[in-house]
Amino acid sequence: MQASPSPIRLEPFKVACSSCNLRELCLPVGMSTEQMQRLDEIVSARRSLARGDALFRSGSPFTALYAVRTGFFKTNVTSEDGRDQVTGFQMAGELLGLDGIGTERHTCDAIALEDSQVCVIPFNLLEDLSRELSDLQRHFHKIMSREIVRDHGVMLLLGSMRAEERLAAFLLNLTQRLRKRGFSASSLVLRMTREEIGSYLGLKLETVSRAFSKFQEDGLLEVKQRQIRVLDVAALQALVNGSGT
Amino acid sequence: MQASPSPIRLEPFKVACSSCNLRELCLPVGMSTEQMQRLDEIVSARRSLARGDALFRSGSPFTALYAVRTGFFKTNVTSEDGRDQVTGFQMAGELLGLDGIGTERHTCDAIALEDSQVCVIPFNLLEDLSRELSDLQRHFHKIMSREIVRDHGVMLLLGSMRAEERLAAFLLNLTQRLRKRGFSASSLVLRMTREEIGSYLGLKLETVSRAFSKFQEDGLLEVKQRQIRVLDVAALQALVNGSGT
DNA sequence: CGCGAGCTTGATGCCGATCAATGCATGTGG
DNA sequence: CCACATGCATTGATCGGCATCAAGCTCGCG
Repeated sequence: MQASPSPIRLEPFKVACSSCNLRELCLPVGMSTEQMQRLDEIVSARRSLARGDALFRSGSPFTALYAVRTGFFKTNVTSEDGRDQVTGFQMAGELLGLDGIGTERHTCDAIALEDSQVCVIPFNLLEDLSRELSDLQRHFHKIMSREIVRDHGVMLLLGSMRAEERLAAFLLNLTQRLRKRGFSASSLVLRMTREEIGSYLGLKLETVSRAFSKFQEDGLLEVKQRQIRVLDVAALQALVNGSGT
Repeated sequence: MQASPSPIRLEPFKVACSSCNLRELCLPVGMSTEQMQRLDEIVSARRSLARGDALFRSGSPFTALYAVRTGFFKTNVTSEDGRDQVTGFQMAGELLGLDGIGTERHTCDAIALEDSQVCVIPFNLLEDLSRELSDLQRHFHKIMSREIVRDHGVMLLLGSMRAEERLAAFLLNLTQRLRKRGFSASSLVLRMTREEIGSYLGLKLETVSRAFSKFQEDGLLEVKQRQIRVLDVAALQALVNGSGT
């Protein structure tokens, strides 16, 4: 929570979307090389963050979207009275900052959970370009829509699942996204604390910890602090699809 | 839940956005009369629904967005195992169908909670037009972004508030939106059942009912079935901003 | 008028929060 | 290099809020 106030670091290097290994996951999905070059022109800066740094904070002016290049983030909203809720975890290829478009100010904090790099996408330039490139326009709309659908899924989880079901759903979601990025689906290292997981899932950290222990007892997982090995995906899946009320 | 399978009714009448009394709440916000006329061209159809009818259902192909002209809707998602979650209630001037853009299929059901009318906005035409009119483009992006922010607010509610706080937040949100539409902020008629409120708030209908009774006892509300009179806004507000964990 | 959907209210039980103590890993300064 | 501090995780004991089960009640409607 303490933001080591390291100065913003902007890399001078140019990283072309067209040669980025995330292009199949990120904003350029489905674009031609030619179109990608146009995109390259507006995505001119990268920014590096150390673990714990804020990419942006609630209330700060919105100017750009950010695509995670490397690293891992969490976003969280805070209500007036200090309630805190993690609204998501973002990994490579995912977009941050969509919340700020509506009011031209960010409405949540985005915090790096490990040393990370993001591509800076100035939003007015993105809008300009997406008026020219209908493929880009369409894809951007899809990204926003999917974010809405994702949020609905979280609402379903928060509104109707019990603790272990929530954790199972969370783990399955995480492994699925890691697999898409070429990582093992069975072995993962959590980048976030039990408390952050709990906040995301609407649970207390003790409950999260107990659920992990239970899963280990039952042979679904091997848990060593943040080192997780998934032993029985089917059982996790069964839990999620389980005793639906 | 039973969809009386009445045939889709399309009105022949043309209702110009430029003369619609919702233009300050709906898609045309901030557009010039000229621009609004362009919008009029693509919003060519209205559709009427009886109470209980589905505007669209999860899985059905996505072709258009819908702006509520009159009436009241709920949206709900259903998980594979039959869990159900109301994700929102929509009133005049609000947009339905954003969830479908990502996959070109709707991911939730939209059900009319009373006899209603919507304007049909074919999505490909909207995209075409918003490549021409940057004001429209910008406004549409804002609408999507605000939907994301709204969802984050619901997550906060579901993840960290107790039953009475949730209901208070819900009522305040409702009255605020009604006031914007020129209705009394203190007297309202709920369009949804206790069960639907409960589903939205992650509570059982009995809990919702008890919270209403409690509010009445404490002099915050007058409750007569679905007729609600708000007697003490400040107290409701205090509840929401109350004992933040 | 009588039926049924929706609402209220009460009694009981369970899940997860809370409170509290201990354990474990990392890092820091003497 | 050890001693200790610190942050995070685990585990246990207890408590409380909401779910669940179970009657009645109300009101609109056929």
